[in-house]
Amino acid sequence: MLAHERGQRWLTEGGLRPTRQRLSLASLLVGDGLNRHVTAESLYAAALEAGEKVSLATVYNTLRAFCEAGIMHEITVDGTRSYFDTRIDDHPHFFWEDDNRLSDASPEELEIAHLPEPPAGTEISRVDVVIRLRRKG
Amino acid sequence: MLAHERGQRWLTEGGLRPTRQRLSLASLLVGDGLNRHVTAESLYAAALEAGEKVSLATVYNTLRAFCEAGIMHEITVDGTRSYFDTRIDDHPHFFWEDDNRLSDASPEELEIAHLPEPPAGTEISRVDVVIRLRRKG
DNA sequence: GTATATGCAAACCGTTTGCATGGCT
DNA sequence: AGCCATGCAAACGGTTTGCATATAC
Repeated sequence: MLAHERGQRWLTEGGLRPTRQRLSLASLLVGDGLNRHVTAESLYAAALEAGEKVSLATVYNTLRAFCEAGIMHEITVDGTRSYFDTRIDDHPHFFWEDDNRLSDASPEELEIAHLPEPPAGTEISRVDVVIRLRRKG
Repeated sequence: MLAHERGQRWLTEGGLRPTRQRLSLASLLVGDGLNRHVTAESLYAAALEAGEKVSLATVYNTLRAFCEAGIMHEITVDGTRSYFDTRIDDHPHFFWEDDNRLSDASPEELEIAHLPEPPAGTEISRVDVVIRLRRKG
């Protein structure tokens, strides 16, 4: 399957208009069928490098649109910037402290045997698990 | 034990000079012996309300100094602001999505039976668990 | 006396927004 | 045609910093 085909399909999934910029970004994000973690800046850089013509503001707006459409998730690990993940099921993350990078950890390897009870009147909306890594040695 | 005594002791623990402003903030943070979660703004507001004379910049600098001294921890849950916790052992948090508040969850109630293996060449520096809550009903 | 903390205002940086233009359906 | 996306630059908000002054040791 071609990258832009995957991107197109992905936009359709989210009910989003397939504009040129969205298709570019979508194909950079899901074109190879793999999951990807980006920041607005890193995706913007990737788009420029790929020769795509997009503005940074549009990258921000588009990432937000993708999140609202439910085809991406925003992840908060590092107060200073937002990360966006193309994998949308609930799963733990590795955060590489040395190079500020985010990657997926396998959900099968995480087993939470017991979770604190949510206080009265509340329910759990999500459980975020971030495993912070540092270089060994 | 008096609040400012607790604050004084706490600063000593961190090897920090007991200036008037640091004592004020310390006593607001640990004066009652309880754990506390603050943002720079919320602590600043509390200081003003208590009649203490501190600048916002000093609150920021002081919180950072407390973290570097190892007597507080910074917690990232909400991209838009930093939270600071006087409890420094590894423990899970509740994040109240409806009012952007952070509180401790009991570590005894959290049981992680299995954790993903850290990738080669890395080790786990910390595992952050944030249980996001929303109002029920 | 010397190193360090404070206060203020200005810089900073990631992100959002207002508005005019251009593109999708 | 009408609505919505885009681009730019300017605004924004939380945080940091430079520099002069004040304070702890």
